[in-house]
Amino acid sequence: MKALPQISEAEFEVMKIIWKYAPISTNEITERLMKTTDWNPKTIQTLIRRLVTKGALTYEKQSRVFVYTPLVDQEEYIGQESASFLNRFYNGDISAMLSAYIDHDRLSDAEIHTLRALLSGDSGKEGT
Amino acid sequence: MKALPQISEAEFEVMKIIWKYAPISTNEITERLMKTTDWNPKTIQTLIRRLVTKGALTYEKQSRVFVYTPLVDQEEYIGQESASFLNRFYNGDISAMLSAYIDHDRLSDAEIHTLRALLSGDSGKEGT
DNA sequence: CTGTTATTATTACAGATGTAATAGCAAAGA
DNA sequence: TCTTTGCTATTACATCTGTAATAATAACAG
Repeated sequence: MKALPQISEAEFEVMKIIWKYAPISTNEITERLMKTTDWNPKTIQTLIRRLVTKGALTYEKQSRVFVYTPLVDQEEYIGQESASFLNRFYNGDISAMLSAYIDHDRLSDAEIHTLRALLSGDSGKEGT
Repeated sequence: MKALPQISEAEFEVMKIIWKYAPISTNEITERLMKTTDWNPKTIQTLIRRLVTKGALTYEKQSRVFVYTPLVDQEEYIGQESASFLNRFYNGDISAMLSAYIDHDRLSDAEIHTLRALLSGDSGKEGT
């Protein structure tokens, strides 16, 4: 497996937009990010370019603007980061981790219910 | 609540040793870390000093050596990092996170069992 | 064609991090 | 006491990150 590029925290915010809306232009990325952050458009441009350099994105020139598409898979990236997190913080012990979340975050009954359903292999989200 | 210091990844490895064995001397920290990493003792010293500067550790001079003690609470620190992780990667949705781990890591039956027990054995704190 | 303007490319710069090497100093040994 | 030696303190330096500003360029309006 090819090593996924190293994506910084700020860059990751950019990736999330691109994963969600690709193919997406610089301007649209910028507009969307400016709703949730106070980043200067120039800063956002820099982040986008760095992601291209790192091989996390490609772009296609559509007349004068660039339209970006992710090169790394979101699931894969998040999965890798998650595994790394679990190892570093909980020694790979998922029960210890869940336990910590339960203690720390006081899960609601609804959440507990959902989690239990998940574990029952009861796959689906029962809608409604 | 006082803001916890910003601890880098390498520094965190040092903290783990100190949390576990404090009060602990520079040499012992170094010895232990050299079993699990390939860091140069000088590098480890630097990490320790930075942690002191950041307010994550204090030390006491015992004759000629320093003996360190953590100033940040492990549970608290890990809890904060965990919350931050959950937010950044799963939008705060713990079910989504667990689901991803289940899909990605293929939990063993034993693990599933443990997790289910965790969720049933309502962990106290009812409140309100 | 040519200037204006919207985009992209290049350059900047400080602080954090990884990774050490060298300098300074105090305790133990000769 | 003086030297050696083992610790601690200071200094180094390349990358990565956050955060932009400025320069170059291509497309559209005239």
